[in-house]
Amino acid sequence: MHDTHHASHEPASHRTGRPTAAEADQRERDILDAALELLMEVGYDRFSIDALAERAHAGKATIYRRWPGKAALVVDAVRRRHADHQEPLPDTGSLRGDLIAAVGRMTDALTSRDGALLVGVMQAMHSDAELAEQLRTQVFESKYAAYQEIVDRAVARGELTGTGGADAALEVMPAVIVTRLLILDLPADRSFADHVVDDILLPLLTHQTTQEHRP
Amino acid sequence: MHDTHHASHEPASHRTGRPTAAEADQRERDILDAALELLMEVGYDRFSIDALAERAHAGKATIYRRWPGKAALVVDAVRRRHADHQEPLPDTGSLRGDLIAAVGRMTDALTSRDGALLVGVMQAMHSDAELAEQLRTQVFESKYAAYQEIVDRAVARGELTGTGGADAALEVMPAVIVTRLLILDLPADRSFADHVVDDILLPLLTHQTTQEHRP
Amino acid sequence: MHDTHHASHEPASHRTGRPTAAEADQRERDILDAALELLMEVGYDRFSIDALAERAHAGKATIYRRWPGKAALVVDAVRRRHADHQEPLPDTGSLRGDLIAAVGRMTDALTSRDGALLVGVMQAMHSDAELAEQLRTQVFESKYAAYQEIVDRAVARGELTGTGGADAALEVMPAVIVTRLLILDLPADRSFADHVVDDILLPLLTHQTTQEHRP
Amino acid sequence: MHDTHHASHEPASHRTGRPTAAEADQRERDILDAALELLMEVGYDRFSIDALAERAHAGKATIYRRWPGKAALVVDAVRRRHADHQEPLPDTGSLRGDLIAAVGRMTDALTSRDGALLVGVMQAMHSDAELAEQLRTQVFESKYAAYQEIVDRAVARGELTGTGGADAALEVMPAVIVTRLLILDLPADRSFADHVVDDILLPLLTHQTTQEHRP
DNA sequence: GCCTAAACGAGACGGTACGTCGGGTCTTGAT
DNA sequence: ATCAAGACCCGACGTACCGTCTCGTTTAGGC
Repeated sequence: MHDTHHASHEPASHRTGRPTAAEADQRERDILDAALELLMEVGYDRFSIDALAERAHAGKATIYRRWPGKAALVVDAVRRRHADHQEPLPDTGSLRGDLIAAVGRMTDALTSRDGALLVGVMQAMHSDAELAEQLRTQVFESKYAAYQEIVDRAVARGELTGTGGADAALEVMPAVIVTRLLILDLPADRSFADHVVDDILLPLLTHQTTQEHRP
Repeated sequence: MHDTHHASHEPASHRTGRPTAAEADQRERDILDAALELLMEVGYDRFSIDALAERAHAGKATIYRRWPGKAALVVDAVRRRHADHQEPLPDTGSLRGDLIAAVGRMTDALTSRDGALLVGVMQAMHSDAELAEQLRTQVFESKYAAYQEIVDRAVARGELTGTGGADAALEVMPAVIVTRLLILDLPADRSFADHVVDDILLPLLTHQTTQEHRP
Repeated sequence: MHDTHHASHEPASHRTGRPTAAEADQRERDILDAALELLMEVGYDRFSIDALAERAHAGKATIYRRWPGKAALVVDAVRRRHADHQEPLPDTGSLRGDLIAAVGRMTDALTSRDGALLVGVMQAMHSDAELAEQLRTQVFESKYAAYQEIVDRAVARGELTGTGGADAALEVMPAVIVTRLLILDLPADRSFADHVVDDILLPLLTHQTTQEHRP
Repeated sequence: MHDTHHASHEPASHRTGRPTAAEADQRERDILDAALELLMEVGYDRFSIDALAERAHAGKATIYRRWPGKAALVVDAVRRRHADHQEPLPDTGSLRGDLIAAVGRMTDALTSRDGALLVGVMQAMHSDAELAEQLRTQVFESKYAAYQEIVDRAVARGELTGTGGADAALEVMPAVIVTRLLILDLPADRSFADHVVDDILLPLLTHQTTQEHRP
């Protein structure tokens, strides 16, 4: 039996009723923003739909009406967050400068206040294959285009004669960064960026493909 | 009271009483084996202490007496599993062969039936810093020695003139493998091993450190 | 994910663990007592398992382990309460006095602090047929024996020559009382008891069964 | 946009727009009819406004515009149903026949397909005092006039010399019927009607008020 | 013949309570 | 002394209704 009679002591602004498409979008965005906040404060594990509902002044049903569960919600939140930060990488004038900027951009994106978010997202990815694909496409691969541009600029400048190692470099860059943050749990500061660029990326990009080692 | 169930379908061995040290060790190993099984079947999320207790015919108290919680238990299980597979890498006679064997060994180790185990371990790592350190030391870094040996052998053979890129290569190898399995969720087969060795590791190892690109 | 770590700030007395039969009974009684308290405070409708769990310092699982739902719990609580109040009716020396005492006892039993309890129990009865039967047997019919004794005493005293109307009187008494309290929502005070006894029960009991009205 | 669904499977009548007073009345009646149907199918507890809205092809707002809540709606539904069945009791030619007809009429009215309706109404009564009063007045007391007429006819026939027990009989009749149906959950068939009339009502009506039992 | 106003269906909203499940603690009785 | 068994408290889960509100549509009746 649910004979709930609750006096509406709301601060007057917060409409319900059938929303316009724009309003529905806004509600969704508000909830995702609250989710990101909460996620950064407590991490994925202690993140609960109940807590999110309270913080976002939302009913749990409203949340479950839009997302099938915690995993999808978190992936969506992160996906949308990264979609918002899609400024092109600046042209620093040199390949090395561009690469360091790119590494910095990526580490910043992955270290937004809390590393737990990252592991959480990864766990969420494995809870739903489709969402994982979306996340990979919209977050990771969207970055690849920017990095490809860096290589193109370097070729134009004459810093690179061939793009032989470009693919390898683009594959390795996120790998070493993610591994450092996730597995090794070490900071990704400027000196690390220098190290990645000088000891890994540039060697790969400038490597002469005379593979005399093959049998 | 009820003398039914004479025919016990138990696997015949299950004594209690004060155990010897060897028996205690065996009990621990049994539980960890059951944990690994369960982990591979259902993944970290749906892995529950209750389910483990039932499967291992153990009381929950017995489990909590040995491990402080789910995270530590899972880390311990994985740690011990990898400790069991510590055979030295074979000398294939060539650097490239050694590297491919190493990559294969690592992918095998990380693809033990279910990728969910991997993410689970990573999440467990972030739940307890000390356990994470243990895991890094005993699982990851224990592999490093083997890889270092590969480089040494190559130098001895004359395949490498310097060990300039060795550190970078050792850093990159686990990174690209883990990233492929964890983030990209792609299979790590033989052609991938070839790709890693030929396009990434060998270039890094044989790179002439004439860093004319630095400003 | 449930990484709950809660500091036990209990006031030191409240053991868990596998209980003895006596302890289990006590736990059950404690919960039922809390349920009755809560029931009388807020009525059946606003009675919630959540609130009961909090008040009884019990987990919801503990409650659901013992009762299949709110209805059964409430019926059980009321059943046990009435089982506790099984003192025999006093011999007042006259049939009329005995009857007035009996009516008073019944109204008291049905007006224990809150009428909402009554309707609640009735609603609960209709949610589970078996529980309804138990309630009828243990609460209502247990009273019948006491009323039968009143009639027997009156026959012994010579106040009644036959027990012709006894069954009818025993059937009518609870009916008029329950109807007054439940349907008419009127108080059942002393003057009502007088009315029931003088205008209904005694006429039925003393009626000469010369039913010349039958065709 | 989409001109699919040409063949509407609606029952052909469903206009919106500003309704006439007659149309508004009809809408109300339709909703109450659907409510009664639903009530008899699932009982008061599982009766939900959402389900009613769907079944009656009505918006929830339309329902809440007319009734303040579930309790009032249900009471109204039952009240209106009984208002529809207000035919005078037939004169069977004898007091006993009239009484049996009256008892039959009452049991029929209270056993409309499902007993759950009855308890539901009672619970609804306790949720709103004013509605309870209306229900008592319009459903129960409206019957009283009919029963009073039976007594008058009996006096006119000479079957009754006085109306001493008339009030008591009128009080007892609904009580025993309601109790049998509600509390004891027993059927109220013809033999029960005989029993009520012969063993309870007639004794009370024909009782000589020589109350020698009083002290 | 427009135009305003009322009532409608639909359904999203903030909430409360539901019944289930897992985490980690603790105790009993048997071994 | 140690075990399995399992009850315990806590709290998150996802679902169902509650009663409120707003949409966009449709018609009636005053202009």
